[in-house]
Amino acid sequence: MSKSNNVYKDAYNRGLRLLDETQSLPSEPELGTLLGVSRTTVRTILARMEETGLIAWNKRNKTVLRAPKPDDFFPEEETDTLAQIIERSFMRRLLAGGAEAGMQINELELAREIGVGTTSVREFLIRFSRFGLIEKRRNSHWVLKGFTRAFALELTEIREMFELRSAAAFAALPGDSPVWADLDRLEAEHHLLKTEIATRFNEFSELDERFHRLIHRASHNRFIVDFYDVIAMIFHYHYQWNKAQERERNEVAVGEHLAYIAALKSRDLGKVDAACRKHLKSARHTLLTSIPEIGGRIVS
Amino acid sequence: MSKSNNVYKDAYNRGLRLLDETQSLPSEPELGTLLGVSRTTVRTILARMEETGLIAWNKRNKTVLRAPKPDDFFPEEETDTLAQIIERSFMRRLLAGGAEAGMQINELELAREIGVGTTSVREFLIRFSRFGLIEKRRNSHWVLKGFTRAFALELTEIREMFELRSAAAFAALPGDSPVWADLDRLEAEHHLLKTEIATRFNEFSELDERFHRLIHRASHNRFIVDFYDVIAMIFHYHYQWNKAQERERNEVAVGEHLAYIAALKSRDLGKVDAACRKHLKSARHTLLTSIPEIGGRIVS
DNA sequence: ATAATGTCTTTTATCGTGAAAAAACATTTG
DNA sequence: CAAATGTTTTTTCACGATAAAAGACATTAT
Repeated sequence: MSKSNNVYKDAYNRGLRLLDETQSLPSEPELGTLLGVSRTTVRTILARMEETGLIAWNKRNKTVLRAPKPDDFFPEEETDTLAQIIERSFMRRLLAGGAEAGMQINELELAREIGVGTTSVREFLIRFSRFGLIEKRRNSHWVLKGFTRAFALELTEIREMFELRSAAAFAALPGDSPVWADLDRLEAEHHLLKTEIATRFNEFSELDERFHRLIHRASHNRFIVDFYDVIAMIFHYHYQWNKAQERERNEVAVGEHLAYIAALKSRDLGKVDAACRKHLKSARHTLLTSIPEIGGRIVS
Repeated sequence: MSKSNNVYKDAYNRGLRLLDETQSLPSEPELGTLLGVSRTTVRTILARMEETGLIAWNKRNKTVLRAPKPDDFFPEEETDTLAQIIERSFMRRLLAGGAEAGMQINELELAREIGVGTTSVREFLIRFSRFGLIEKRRNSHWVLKGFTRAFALELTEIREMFELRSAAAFAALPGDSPVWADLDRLEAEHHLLKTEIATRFNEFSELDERFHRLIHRASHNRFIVDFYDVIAMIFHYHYQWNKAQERERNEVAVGEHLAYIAALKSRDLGKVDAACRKHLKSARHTLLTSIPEIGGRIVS
């Protein structure tokens, strides 16, 4: 089986969408940068487009013959990378319950269950280990540390430290920095989302990530920027399993973001600090209440 | 070739040292915990010890027949893990110069040069990536970000944030916490090293790591504790290539540590903060001066 | 009956292999 | 001759296979 051609399939699907917009496709290198793949993959895509009668391809001439039908697209699930597939399976197991702290993780079993090779699982676990949820025993199994209250507290402690510092750095940026335009755009998106919150509340999580990443980037510190991956990953799955009062929570968060943005624009460090603290506090609270901690249980 | 038996060889060497101390070895499970390996490996070790006439082995009876000779030990280099071998090779290349930022890293080439499989190199690079010195291009090569001044500054920024917080947490620990005894022991070691600094200055780096890890552990935050791996790794190699004024630097650092320890013991947060800041400042300075930055060069 | 030894099974660590994808080189075209 | 296309080589990604090491089960000894 070796290797799936998901890169090709995904790029092909995105390539199909280009056909609606023009009558003739650009050059191969141009398509490559557009789709984020190599020329080799571009040519494979073009070859299939020609085969299925979507385009007529003759050297520099790539004429669009017809609009793509739903049938032309590869199925979504075939466009995922192995890493995504493994991550999803792993997180499903982890959140499905029965994933107590201290539990052993078996590479072989995981690989068999997901239907992939052990190498891919191993590499996934190594990458995943930086999130602080699992730990390796040398020459032996991995140990699950569990998504516990302690984990959430440790995570938010760092997050608060990093974001307060980044926010201060952001406010201190010169007025001609391009980040201010980015911030304006995000502010507008927040305002728009606020008015349509009743129907679009589930779009907040994506906006949230872009907003916080913009702020973290102002730190100009790779460790701070990289750490946001941990936060993003946790919040991503957190949003998936905790749907309680999602609309209300997101509405509150949008308001906090707007106050936070206003504070940044005022460039008043005191205001920035206060607005940032307030938002982080409620973010922490949301995360903590969603943790299914067994409180007060007597362990014999 | 598959897999080297370095676990066995290393444990065997450590096992040989036990023979000097007793006339008969303990039970297999006991030996296992003592050497940190499974019973399977213990039995392989015992089998060889019997073969080479070091012990007489009959079930529960493991009588020492003779003291081990230098010849009995496996060569040091055969006891290294593959990961260690790859790390050393990689760092040697990186520090040997010609490792400009932006340079591509080729898994296959690295693997061939070191004489190992690509899988091991891949896994190493994934693990190594958390140090912030390399970055992966999806479906493509790794990019070296370089051990630059910017890297050192970003690293020390986080270090200072984390250590100041850990030191404060340390000072706030209750008097009956076992860390105070650990601190006392480290203090004594520092005093001893100070008096013998002329000959033992190169032993400082190991003491340094133990001291700072003790402090970081007081944060009770896995992200802070784990981050010390990055610092330790950098300082480990830094010590290897920058031997200029090593004795003087270490002497100064020992003095700073002692002041830092005294401040912690005073439990006066102001003093702790000042002593910690002072030490971190000189640590940063040492690191920065050792970076071979090409300053003011005009890049055409 | 507990703890050790003896034996068998499973898992981890590592390699070689081959298809997918990228990259390099050669050739053509505007 | 610069940029595109055509062709070939190299590298990455992922798998199955195998020895080392861990772990589980069965048996024996105190």
